[in-house]
Amino acid sequence: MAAITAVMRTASIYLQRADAILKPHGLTFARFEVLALLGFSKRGSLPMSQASQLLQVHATSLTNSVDRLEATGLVRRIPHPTDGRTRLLELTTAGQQVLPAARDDLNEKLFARSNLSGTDATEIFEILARFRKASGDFL
Amino acid sequence: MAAITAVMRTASIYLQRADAILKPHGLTFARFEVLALLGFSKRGSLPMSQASQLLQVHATSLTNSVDRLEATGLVRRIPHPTDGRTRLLELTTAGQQVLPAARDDLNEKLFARSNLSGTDATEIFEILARFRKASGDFL
DNA sequence: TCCAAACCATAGGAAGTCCAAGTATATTGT
DNA sequence: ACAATATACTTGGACTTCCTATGGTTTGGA
Repeated sequence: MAAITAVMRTASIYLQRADAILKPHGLTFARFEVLALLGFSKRGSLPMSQASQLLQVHATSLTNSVDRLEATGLVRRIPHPTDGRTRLLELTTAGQQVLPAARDDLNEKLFARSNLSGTDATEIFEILARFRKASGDFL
Repeated sequence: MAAITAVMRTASIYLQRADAILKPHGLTFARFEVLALLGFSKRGSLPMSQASQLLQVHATSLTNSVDRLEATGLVRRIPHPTDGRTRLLELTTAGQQVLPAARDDLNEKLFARSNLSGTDATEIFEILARFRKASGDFL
């Protein structure tokens, strides 16, 4: 019980910090995650459905984030060549510029100063990985 | 980095489960926390300001939760006897009935089946307690 | 004393999450 | 071939969180 509370508090602290760091880049953590995912994908484009699965977020939440990313010109929705239902997400050139800057900033200010020792971090990761696996949250 | 992501995912899984469990009781996790806090306080009433500090949540978020709790008749706002600025929160009799039922249900369905072994839970709690202390999140 | 600074709570607005429904497109079975 | 089913995404609504700003109350210093 105390452990669950601690996890929730910690998550909210990290989220607030991440949002504060990303604000000057015109991003929130949720939108950063979308950008980062697109940056990872080798083809450079992903269907909404796949992106929402990988981010472990509801399709509607992703629609929301993408609406805002599209409004600020960082990503683009393009039609799928063969399936009329799906849209592909793609970074714009603006998005390609913003992403590395935001990522570096986040790495430097959040991850490097996370107040977690290396062993603590691996410890936590392993325990929570077990938990998530047992909960069906595929990694 | 992976550790931070794991913490966030885990928190969101727990939050969803807690909300699902509390739904039949007409509660969300945020509102349950308010009720639980009032149940703990020995005098049975707390100023908004103090409650928001203890819950580590913004005053405006608490106002929101309390609005809904008051609308469903589980808590009451009463004036402070000597300080005209502050309002005291108090459980209604309905609130006093709902709280133990919700708490038992949550204990049984969430905490007991948390997919965390006892040692894992204490391990996590201790690591995160160190982190929160270092981050100024007083326990 | 009394005016300014501090404090308490609330209102309004932006963002995120989810769920339940709806629309459009594919796929499948008869 | 055509109706039934399934999939992909969006819309609308409920809820939480935060921030900024505002209206009342204390309280403390000139």
